[in-house]
Amino acid sequence: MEYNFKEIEKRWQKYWKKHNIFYVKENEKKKKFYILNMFPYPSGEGLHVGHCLGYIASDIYARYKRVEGYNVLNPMGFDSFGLPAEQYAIQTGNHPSDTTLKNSQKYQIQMNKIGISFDWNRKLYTSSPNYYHWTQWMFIQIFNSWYDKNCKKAKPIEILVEEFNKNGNFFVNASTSYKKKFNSKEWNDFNSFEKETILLDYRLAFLCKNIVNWCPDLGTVLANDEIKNGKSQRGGYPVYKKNMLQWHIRISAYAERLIKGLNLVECSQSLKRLQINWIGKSIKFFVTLNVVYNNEKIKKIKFFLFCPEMIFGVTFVILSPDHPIVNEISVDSHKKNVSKYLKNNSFFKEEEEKVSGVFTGNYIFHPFLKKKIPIYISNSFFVKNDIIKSIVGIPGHEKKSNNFAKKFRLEIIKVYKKNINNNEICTNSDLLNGLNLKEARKKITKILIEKNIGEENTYYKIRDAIFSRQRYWGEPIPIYFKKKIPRTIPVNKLPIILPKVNNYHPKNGKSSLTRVKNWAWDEKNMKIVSNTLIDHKNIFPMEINTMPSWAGSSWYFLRYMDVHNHQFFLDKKKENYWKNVDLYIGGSEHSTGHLIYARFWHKFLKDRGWITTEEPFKKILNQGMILSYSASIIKIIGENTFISYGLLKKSINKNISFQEIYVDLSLIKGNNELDIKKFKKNKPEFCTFNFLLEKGIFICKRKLEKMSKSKLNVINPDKICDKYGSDVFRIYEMFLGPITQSKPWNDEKIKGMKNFIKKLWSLFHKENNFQISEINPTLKELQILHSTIKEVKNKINSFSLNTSISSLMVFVNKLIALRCNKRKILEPMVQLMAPFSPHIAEELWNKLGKKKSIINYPIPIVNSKYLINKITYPIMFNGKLKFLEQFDSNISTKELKNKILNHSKTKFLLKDKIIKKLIIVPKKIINILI
RNA sequence: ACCCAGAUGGCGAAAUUGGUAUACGCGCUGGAUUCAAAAUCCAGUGAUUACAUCAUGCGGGUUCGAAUCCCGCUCUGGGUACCA
Repeated sequence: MEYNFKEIEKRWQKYWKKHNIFYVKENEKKKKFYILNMFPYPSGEGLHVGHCLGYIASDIYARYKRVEGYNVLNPMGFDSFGLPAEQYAIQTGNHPSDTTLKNSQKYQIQMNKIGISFDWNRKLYTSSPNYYHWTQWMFIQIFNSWYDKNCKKAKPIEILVEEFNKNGNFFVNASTSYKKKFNSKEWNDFNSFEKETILLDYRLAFLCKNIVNWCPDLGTVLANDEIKNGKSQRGGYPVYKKNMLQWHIRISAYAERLIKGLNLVECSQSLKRLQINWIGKSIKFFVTLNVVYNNEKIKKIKFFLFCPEMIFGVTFVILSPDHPIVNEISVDSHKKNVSKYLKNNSFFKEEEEKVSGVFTGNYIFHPFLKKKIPIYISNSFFVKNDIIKSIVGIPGHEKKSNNFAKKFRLEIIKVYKKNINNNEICTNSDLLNGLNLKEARKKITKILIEKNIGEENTYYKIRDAIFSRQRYWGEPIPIYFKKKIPRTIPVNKLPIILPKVNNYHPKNGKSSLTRVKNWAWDEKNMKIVSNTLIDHKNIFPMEINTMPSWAGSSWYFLRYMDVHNHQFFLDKKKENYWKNVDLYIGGSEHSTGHLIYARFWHKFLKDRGWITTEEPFKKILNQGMILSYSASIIKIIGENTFISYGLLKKSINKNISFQEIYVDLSLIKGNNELDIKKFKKNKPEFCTFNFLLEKGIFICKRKLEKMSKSKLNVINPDKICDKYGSDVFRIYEMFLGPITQSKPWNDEKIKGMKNFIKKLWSLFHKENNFQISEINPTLKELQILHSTIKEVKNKINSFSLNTSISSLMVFVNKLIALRCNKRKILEPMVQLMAPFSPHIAEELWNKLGKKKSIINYPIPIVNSKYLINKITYPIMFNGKLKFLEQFDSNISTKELKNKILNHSKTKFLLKDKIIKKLIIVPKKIINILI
């Protein structure tokens, strides 16, 4: 009988759906196992083979855990807020929710098609009001919380207010940007605006200014991702830095716990290191120095002093262009220059050598040299997005400072030199002279701290996360503004539904919610009303920014536990059963961003008592990325011209700048040639553009990179499933290599998997009929079976799925060689195969006469009676293999030594040479040194 | 630039974590079957000047023994905070 995968696979997929095979509910009698997959964003391209890698791997594990007796939660949903759907809406006018729904349905069909055992009953969308109700609710809780450093946890803001009423902020040790001290009387004397402003500095969600990429031509803020060489990727328009008032989440409060919590997570060391480096804990030294021409606002400035022992070498200081005081620090005669510089240098320079800067006309006072030190503004000293915005220049010993000092003719002082013993000692440093650098650092930091000039701060690189998005397609932030003070919408009025708009374009850097006519909050009647009614007494404007997509994706794994609950985001009982995720499989590209946010969010919810676990994921497995060749074409910026890739090098010096535009793989002919006709049809906006050809054709640039919809290099699994079947596709994806490794996609080798499935099928069939033998197996057959069971189980447990399949192949090959079709061997074999190729396994299981799905039968266990107890030792002479010999696995070393020395082959090889040393490593090797 | 990975036959890869380098699969070569092809089956397949020697990106080192550990490079991929 031919193996007709089309019919068989469809039939079993229908069966699973009809009988709700993967439906799961809490069951106290069974141990739980919670498997979580990477949360997909449903793009129009559909699922690609890179996503499938993780889904198949986790599905194999889920199916394996079920037959091991666990109650397995294996849910799936959609991270459905995000930029691409909004961009599509801007271009086409289609509502993002329609696009998203359509796309996610496509995903769901694709996932079912490859036989993934999701419990669709628990499906969720971050963009559905039923879900974002709770995202909004959580935002309000974050807003109404502060972080108590003494207890190392978040607490309700009321507790803080109570404390302010009692003692002011004298005994409060909080994560805050608020620096001043006040007592209870002062607190009570503040008016409500002052009080709220202070509280905002303590809240875990707070408003403050931050720099964004502003593109006036597009009227919007851009992600770094959307900018290439200082120009917007769409259209090539200039981009500027702009300071905007934005919502932030005080994630830095959790920096220490995010580091410590990693001890509770089982994952690769490299992932931990990535996270630790991202959080970036370090102890840094700062000095606060007096400003010479000071004003009311600015009397002192704090500088990062990277080498305190070199303080005598400081001859200038530098502020970053985005330092909050750059506009006020300069003296009148220099203001023009400064603003000119700021205008032209809003971007941080990538190149290392060039330095630029502008003198502010102002100085700080050097506390030891007792002289004026000039203050410059420069973008050359700061890494993009660095939290440190002011540093000192030590041109004697630091390269960039040196270049800077030379350019601006500033003094250069050497403050250490080598002495006769070649040790570095301080010089030109007054009280530090003669000390080595280590001693000098110790001495000077002590003095600086005593003098109240210096301080040692624990510094974390991790920044408070910007939470505002000037976009339409995201959760509305449940806030209204009462006399500029943000107030939360009452939680019983949630969710605040994202209103419909006609035009999705952002307007003047604001989301299109700014066009909504009814977007004001009536405080008395607690409802949304028309903007025309705003009177700032009872009716107030609502927040028009929306949340970032990481808000919804930071807690979805909790909602899966209780997805239909309309009373609360998660019932206590259910939380108590499922607790947290046992295994999370996700791409390594999420190692920092998403994982850190999710871990933070989880810790916050724990602090406030709604969940009980410190970490959301017990074990994290990073799947490697599937890479694919992208294709792009080169456009000349400012001209409506594309040039063939080969012509790029020739044009490079002609003062023209270029922009790369990704093109879909379907528009490429064999030899990297662009099908211009198809391209113009596909992208009508380029219809009138010129194409500069080389040798009559237009060549694209090809690059191997991450498979991603934004790079238009995705490969769809559907075609492969149609041609070879889902089981073959599943096995092939796993057989490609280790799950954690990234690899380029190539489907040439899929034939091997087709052969394997065919061979498996043929074991059960003779002359087109299903035929198996009821005879008892031989010892040899049982030995093969049980060693395979052991091997496959070990390999699944260590997620070596590619080698599990190898073992199964060896098994099948051996059975074919033995012509074994005995039920007692084949039944356990089908069970071993079932997690990998569930469709064919169900079919064979059914033919073997079983009445229920194979998922209901426990996986066979290893009988050690049938495991072979011998070890083949390689016998080497001077590290070179000479022969092999089998010995009992529990033989003593002494006996082994005897046997080997008296072995005829040893004697032959030795002849009359003397053994210098005999190395016996039990269960490994024997090495004879002569 | 910084942080994290990876590099093994013609190709995807394996190697019990320092102990027989190349399992398993693709491809290729030869044979069987066939009028022929496809499909299938059988055998072979790292290289070379073949009882040996050389081979795990490059150059050193540690060790009885290194793909695996250490030092210094090269190339490729991911991340760098508003793609998800």
